[in-house]
Parts: sequence; C-alpha cells; structure tokens
Amino acid sequence: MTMTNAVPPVTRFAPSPSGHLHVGGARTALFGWAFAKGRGGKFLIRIEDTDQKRSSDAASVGFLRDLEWLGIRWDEGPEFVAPDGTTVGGGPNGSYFQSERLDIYNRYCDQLVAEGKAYEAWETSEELDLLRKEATARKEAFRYHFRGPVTAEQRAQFVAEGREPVLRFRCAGTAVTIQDEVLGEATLPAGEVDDFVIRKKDGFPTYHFAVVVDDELMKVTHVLRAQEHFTNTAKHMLLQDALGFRRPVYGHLSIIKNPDDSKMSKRDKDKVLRKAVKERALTAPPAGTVSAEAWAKWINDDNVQLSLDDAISLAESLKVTLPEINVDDFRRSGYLPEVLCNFLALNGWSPGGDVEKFDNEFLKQRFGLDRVMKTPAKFDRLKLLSFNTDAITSMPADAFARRCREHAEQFRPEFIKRLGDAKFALLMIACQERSKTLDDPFKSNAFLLAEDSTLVFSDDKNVRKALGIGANPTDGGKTGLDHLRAMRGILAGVGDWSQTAIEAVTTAYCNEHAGAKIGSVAQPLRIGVAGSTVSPPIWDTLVLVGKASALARIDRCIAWAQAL
RNA sequence: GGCCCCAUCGUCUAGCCUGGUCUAGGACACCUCCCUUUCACGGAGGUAACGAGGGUUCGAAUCCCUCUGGGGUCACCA
Repeated sequence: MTMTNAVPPVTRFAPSPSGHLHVGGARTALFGWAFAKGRGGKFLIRIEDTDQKRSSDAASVGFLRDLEWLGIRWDEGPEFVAPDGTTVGGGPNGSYFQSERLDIYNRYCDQLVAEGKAYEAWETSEELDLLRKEATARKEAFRYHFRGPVTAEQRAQFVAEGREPVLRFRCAGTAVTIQDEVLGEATLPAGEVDDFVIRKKDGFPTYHFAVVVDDELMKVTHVLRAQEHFTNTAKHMLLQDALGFRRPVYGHLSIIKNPDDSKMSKRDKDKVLRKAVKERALTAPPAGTVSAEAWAKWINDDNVQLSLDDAISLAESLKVTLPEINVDDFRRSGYLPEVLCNFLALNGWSPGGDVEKFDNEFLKQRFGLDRVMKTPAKFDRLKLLSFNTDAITSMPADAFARRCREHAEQFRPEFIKRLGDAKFALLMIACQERSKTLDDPFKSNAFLLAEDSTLVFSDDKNVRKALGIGANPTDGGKTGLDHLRAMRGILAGVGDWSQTAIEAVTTAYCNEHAGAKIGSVAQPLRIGVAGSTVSPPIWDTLVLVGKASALARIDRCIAWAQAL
C-alpha cells in the first residue's frame, strides 16, 4: 500500500471556491508545487465545492489568477488562460470540480453500502444537536455509533415523515495511527473516530469522502494541507482501507497567524474599519464611500463583510490602512510575487544555515518535508516589506520602470494619464532607490496629481521650521520664506527647465545668500511645489511638476505662509 | 471538557535526529552613532532567546519525565 520512491510524486492544492487566495493557502500551494515539481512530479488543483450553500460562480475560481501571478502553475486542474496567453490546467483526471463528480462518489458509496461498510442514518440535525448537547453536559465528546439495522417498515415510516437520510461510514472502532511527515506519528485511541457522514442528505459527498475518492482517482501521492486536517486524517485512512485504496503520504502544515496571535482572517479588514468607525463615533457612512444600505447591514452585524471596493473607499476616507490578507492585497500594495513567495516559504520552512533569500527555482530544488516547521508562524509584514525593499532597490532601473508601469496601468492609471511617458519615466528614476513597493512612487507622490489651485500645504512642525515661521532669520539673515520669494523670481527666468539648469541657478543663489547650504533653500522649494517637506530629489520634483505649475504653486505657498 | 500536536531573541528562524566545536548563529524590528537637499537608502556598533522543574550523563538547547503555556479537532464546512 505504500508508495515506492521511484514514482514521481503528485501533489494537489484543493481549496473550496473563492475569489481570492489567502496567504495561508498560497503557502500550502507553494509547498505542494515545490515538492512535486522539484521531484519531477505533477501539481494539480481541485475545487472542493461540495457545499451547495457556498454556491459557485465564475468569481469562485478568482484565486487561480493569484496563483498564476505568484508563478505557481498547475499541471492538471481547472483551465485558466494566463496573461501571457498560455493555457494552464486541464488534464485526464477531470472534472476538477467536485460538484461535477457526483456519480463517481455515488458509485463508491454504493460499493460501501453493498459491503455493509456504510449505512443510512435518519436523524434530523435537531435530533443530533440534542444528542451533542447531552454529551457536552456529561463533559464528553459526542460520538455517533451504529444504532442497529433499520427495517423496511421503519424506513417507510421515516420517508413518510419527510425525513431524508444521510450515509454514514461504519467505522471499525480501532485505534488509528497517523503517519505524518511533518508532525511525526500520532495515535488516536479506539473510539475517537465515529460513524461520520460520507454523503449528505442533498446527495453531495462530505469533504472526507470526496477527498479520499479524488486523491485516489487523481493519483495523488502526497497530501500537503493545513494542520486543521490532521485528526481528520484518521477518517481518511479508514475510508481508504474500506475502499481498498492506496495511502498517500501526509504532511500537515501549521497555520499562519497575525502578530497579535489571532488567526489571519479575511475579517481582519473589517475589524480595522469597525475600530476606526467606533473611535470616531460615526453614525453614518462618510459621503462618497459606502451606500446607506450596505452601511446599515455592516454596522449592525459583525459577521457581515464589506465588499473590497467599499472597504477600500471607507479606509481612504477614514485614513486607515487595511491589512493585507489575500495575495491580491499584496499585489495591490506593490509587493513583488517572487518576494511574496520567498517570504511565505520562510514562514514554516527554511533551507538551513543562514540562507533566507531565494527564488522559486531554489525552493523547488531544495524543498523537503523534513525541514517544515511544526509551529505556527506569525506573519511579519515589516520583514516582508524589508525583503521587498531589497528586491526593488537591487533591480535594474529598466526592470523597475517596467514593473511599476504595469502596476500603475492596473492600480494607478491616473498617474500615467497625468504625467505622460517622459515624466513617468523620470518619476521611476527619481523614486527607485527610495521605494519599498511598486506602489510607493504613486502613494507618496500624490501632490503630482493635485491641481495647482487646490494643492494643500501641510501646516506642520517641519514646514514651519523650513519656512522660518515664528523663528529668527538664519543663513545670511534670511528665512526659508525669504529664500522662496527670491527663488520664485530666479526660477521664473530659467529657460531650460531641466534638473541641471535648475540646480545651477539654485546653487549659485545658495552660495551667495544661504551660506552654501542647499537644504535651507531646497526645503522651502519642496514645500512650495509639493506641499510638504517630503518629495523625490528637489530638482527632479521641480521638473516633474513643470515650470508653470511650479511657479503657480510657489505663489500660492508664499501667500499661504504669510498668513500663518 | 475528551482526544491529538507543539514549545530557541519582540518576530521569522539556524542548531536538536547523530549530546561537547553554542559564554546559542543569521535576518527583520528596536536603540546609538555616521552619511545626507527632505524622505528613504546605506555604513559602524548595541540590546535581546534555549518556558519551569526534575532526571540520564563527565557534559544537555540537544535524550527522558512532570508541569505550565500555546495550537488543532470533536458539523449533513472544508
């Protein structure tokens, strides 16, 4: 029953349908992919959509896009056309949607019934709930056991009552020893596994049954899945024995947690928003964010989640940052897929020694179950950010420009429109060494999109200091505001609006009037055109803003500052 | 509560299987200093961990036991 080592492994990622890929799922997929592909095997995807309540539509496999973006491609599974035109998926063992395999499961159910290994059970959920409550009251775990054969009359009676049967597996009741490549060996004592349901009353198989049948039929050799399935493995082993199936090798992966120890969840976004709303004591949605109906539903029920678009607009309005949870969130935030993969792999696996930066190819070559951590990891976004920063700053300039542009096309189209090609290219050059993400050039330079007449000047400590508001004149008896006034005139006379020309006239001015201290002139200029003391290098910033806008903004700034 | 699993710096981890070279290494974060036209980058230092208690042993982070703490599971969800 055990696998020979000569057989190339087949692993699978088997999520329930979802529009988004959670980072925990991404890591499971990544490990499964690396394990199989590094050993000349196959990686496949199967959709576990046997719960009709979580109905499936086109968006249900949205996570395939995220997987592809990460560089994880599947040899078998749902078909998907990648952005580069290649078709991923398909394969001889379909359908890869469990909801389309009902007749297969039924065949095996029939087999078990015929062999006396499965039987109909007629209790209603209410009756079962009652039994469970009683067990809890006795401080016992509820276990369902065979209650004797049902006669033809009883059966007719149940049907007449309108009851519908489920199919339960008749469990042997022996101790089961789970062999796990990550967690080691564990023995569940006899009686721990009860006569669990294998087919629901709606005719769909339960997870346990579908998983066992499909892993057999799809020739899966290694099952890598989340640790929450660890004890379920006993059920699956019993089923495999009853059906005469092979036994795949198991490896259970620990979960990924938030830094505060809570489980990373898609609800985390709503949590942040609810907190902000509560702090501000808001009773209605800020204008232009969430619709009144959506707001009412959301505010009255903690289980309701806002749509992604609603959440984003509300977060912007409340000036809070939503935590990235899904792969797509990280993409939107400007993380590189190769960095995400690297970091994800490092949460729960390491190649040993001091190596921690590697690509998927390396992971593929080196990944093994023996070095997978047993303990849950906390997801440290700061370290991820640091990895991303390193990758971005060490990237060739043209690669950075290209990838930023792709990012902007998708998430920041307004910058492309406003800047035009030449200035967009300049922005890339000016920003690379100070960017931590592909989104930073845009996120930190919103002033580029502002209208000259509405640019907001930030009244903060740094601004006041640079402008010399409320302080004695320095540097040659002049305040920053004085410098700005003087530079306004000088800049107006610059014909060739280029970095070198601007730098030349400014340096000349500095040498004469500011004790050669560029900062005392550059900072007021920066405030003048960007509204704050932070921007890309000043000469680049001035070119980016353009001469006419720069002068208009400086004029407004001077007027604004004088009124302070 | 029953059952199962786990335990190294704040965090991710190396080391553990094959006890000594570990007064425990790296990375992120943090602190100090340097660089600097802002922000960021960068450079040089620094603080910081074997959960507790018992064994075994000449010797334990490494092996054993107990405790404590954490996690998972106990659905007609996956």
